[in-house]
Amino acid sequence: MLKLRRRPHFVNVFPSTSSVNRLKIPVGFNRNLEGRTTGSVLLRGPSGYSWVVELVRKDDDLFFDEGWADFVRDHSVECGDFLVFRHDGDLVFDVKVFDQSSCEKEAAFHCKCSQGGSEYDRIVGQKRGREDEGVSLDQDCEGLVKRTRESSSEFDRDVGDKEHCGYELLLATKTCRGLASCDENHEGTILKKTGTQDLNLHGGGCTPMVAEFEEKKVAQSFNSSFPFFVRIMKRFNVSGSYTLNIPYQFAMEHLPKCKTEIVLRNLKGACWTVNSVPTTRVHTSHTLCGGWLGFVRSNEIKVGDICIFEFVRKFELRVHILRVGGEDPDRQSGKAGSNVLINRSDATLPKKFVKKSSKVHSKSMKKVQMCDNKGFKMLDKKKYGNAAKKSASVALCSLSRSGNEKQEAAIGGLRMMLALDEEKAAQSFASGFPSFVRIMRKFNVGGSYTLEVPEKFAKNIKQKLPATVTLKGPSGIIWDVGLKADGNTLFFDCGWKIFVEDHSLVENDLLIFKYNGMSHFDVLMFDGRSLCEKAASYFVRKCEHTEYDSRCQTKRKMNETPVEIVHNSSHCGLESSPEKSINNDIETRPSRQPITSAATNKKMRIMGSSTRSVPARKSLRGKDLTTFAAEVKVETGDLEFDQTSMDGDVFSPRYTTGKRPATQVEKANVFLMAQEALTREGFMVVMKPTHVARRFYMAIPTAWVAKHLSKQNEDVILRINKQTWKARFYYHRNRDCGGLSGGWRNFVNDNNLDEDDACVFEPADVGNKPMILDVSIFRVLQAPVPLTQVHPALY
DNA sequence: TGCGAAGCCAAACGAGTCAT
DNA sequence: ATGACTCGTTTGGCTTCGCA
Repeated sequence: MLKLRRRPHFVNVFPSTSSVNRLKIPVGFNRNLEGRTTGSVLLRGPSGYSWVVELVRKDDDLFFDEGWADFVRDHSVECGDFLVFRHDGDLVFDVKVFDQSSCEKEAAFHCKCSQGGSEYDRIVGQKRGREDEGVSLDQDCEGLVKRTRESSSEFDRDVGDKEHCGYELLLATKTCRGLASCDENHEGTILKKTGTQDLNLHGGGCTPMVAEFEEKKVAQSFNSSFPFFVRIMKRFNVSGSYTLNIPYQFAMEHLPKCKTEIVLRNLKGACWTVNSVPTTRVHTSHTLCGGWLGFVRSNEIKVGDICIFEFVRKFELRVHILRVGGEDPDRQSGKAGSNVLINRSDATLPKKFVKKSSKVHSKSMKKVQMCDNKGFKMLDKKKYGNAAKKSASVALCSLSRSGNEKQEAAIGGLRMMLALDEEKAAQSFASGFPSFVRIMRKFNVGGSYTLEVPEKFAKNIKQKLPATVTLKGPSGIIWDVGLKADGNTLFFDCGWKIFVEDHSLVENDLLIFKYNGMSHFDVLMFDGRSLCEKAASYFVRKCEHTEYDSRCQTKRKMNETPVEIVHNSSHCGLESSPEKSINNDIETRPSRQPITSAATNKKMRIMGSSTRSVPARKSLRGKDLTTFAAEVKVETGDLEFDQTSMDGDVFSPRYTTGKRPATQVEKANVFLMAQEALTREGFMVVMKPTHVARRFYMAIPTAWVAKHLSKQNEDVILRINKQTWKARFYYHRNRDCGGLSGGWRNFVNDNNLDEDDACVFEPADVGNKPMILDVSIFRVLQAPVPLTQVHPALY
């Protein structure tokens, strides 16, 4: 079974605690070394050459020892240089070298390995398999202002080979320009998925959470003028039932409410026709079935591969396939033209299928042509720009599992999710585009809040930079930052402060800015003390700042960037599933969309994730809300939205917990703690928005209901220590499931339960009625904070 | 009478099963 | 082997109830 690859980084300011002959690995990084404390390490430099270095342990510290001096000498590493190490596993590291100008060290790209002899061959020979399957940091497609890396033969060779690269290869890069060169309609970027990552996240052992995470990430990084949705291939997609569910939202918008044939066109131009069958009683949701298998096989789609379906015209979807599962160089390189692909695929297919496929395709193409002739208008770019975002948002779907399987899967999912984030970090760093590095100084993270772009770096690209650039943090969220020129020096100015605050950057933190050529920087962040990546930076949410940087004259307009995917809250209610946007832990961009209602047009303020709606409840009635354990907080946010609340609490007072958003790590910890506290008799629930706000309904696992509760409505007593709350268990007879409703709200509010908190419910006195459930709360953010009411005028 | 909370139906969708 | 259909869970939203 394939295994998830983690690519954690650490950074070293040379010389820090190490000497020229030995380099200490940050203590915090040791856990990423797969338990290895000795052995030979392979350091792969920017030149593509590798150095063998001995890993030694002294006391509790690990060092790069013998051979390190060679690396230092060959790279002309000097005092004040920065080295960034990416662990690709099996003690193989990719190393980037930055000089004192904060830019990548030119010499490092041209240096050769002075090591030689049998030891090198032995070690490299052992590791060759892995290395070969790995991708150098510089192996991306050439796109634009890229550093010259003549000596990086590996890279050049690849590029040369891939000159005719099909879309798939280009999609595997992060350059928009690369895409544009192949398809003018395509301006999008997409997450790099190297063929080396033996990710098998989805389906084959992957949890829905991880798949959801990944789908969303892909959706975020993909941009298209057409509507699209993202699907990660699960086992049932490529075997078993051989079907693929089309997101409801997408089906509603673009597919008829009847069985239809859809043409799937891969990026090489080859087409397949599949049946799309409405699967719900009201025929609104579609499933791809007949013919889908043919597409899967012809395109050698594997479990874990990521498919992006672009609605390029009526009844036609262009499919981008990102290979994540099993690798085949030919597949990925795109060297094979469409004909080759078809022929090869055909050879592997039953004749029956091949015949059917081509036949149906021909038929469908006629249909498509007919549609065109009838005046089917090309999609309105503006319209579908939004639609695309909608579609992206609907790529996320709820997970559903049952009982222990669900819990086990969720644990696995959380663990994998953490690993996945590191994978993301690795990917985000894996670029051949110019980078620079900056250690945060006082004025960078306070005072004037400016950051100087290294002159050497600025000299190369400033002509291409507009007044505003975008910074994409490890979380995938984008910040607009102004660029101010002062002579030959460029500064991040307006907006930088917000970026700093949102990432809680402090003095001595180290940031790597990777320019991708589109006025856009990917930023990696390292903790100044541990020199390891700032884990929290991956889970940052953009704050709804109550005050904008006063120097900024304008706020960023919504939908301004083509890269971002906004989870449009206008999907809430009538059009979509608000919870799916709000709920999602990995939402990358706070919704700032104007929201209109078919029913009402109340001015509402969209709160951050730590805000929840607490409609006045019985226990509050008669009380002055301002006395409710907290002073009234009047939010002075500056963004107003027309929002429709479809949940009936438009006029409800809204409260903010004042808590910061929880990080994924914290959520995982809470989950694991709760899991450990859980006994066979109990059940555990991680609070979702609908549990602790809005609907205040908590479903109880069906298996547990069947075992412990009668199939009827009944009261349940929730108990913490000696304090009790009465809640109502509602049983859905026709659906044989149920959950807590009446009274549950009081429990939630009285205990300040928040989203992502985990509750363990253990039955006391089994058999007695009403059932008493002892509840243990595991808070994702410690120290419950009393709710703070938000001024009604502002939401 | 108006509004919020409670109650509950049914849509949506992932995933598995079963018929062909 | 294939593909249509069904099931289980989550969640949106409508209706009813009760209080001020």
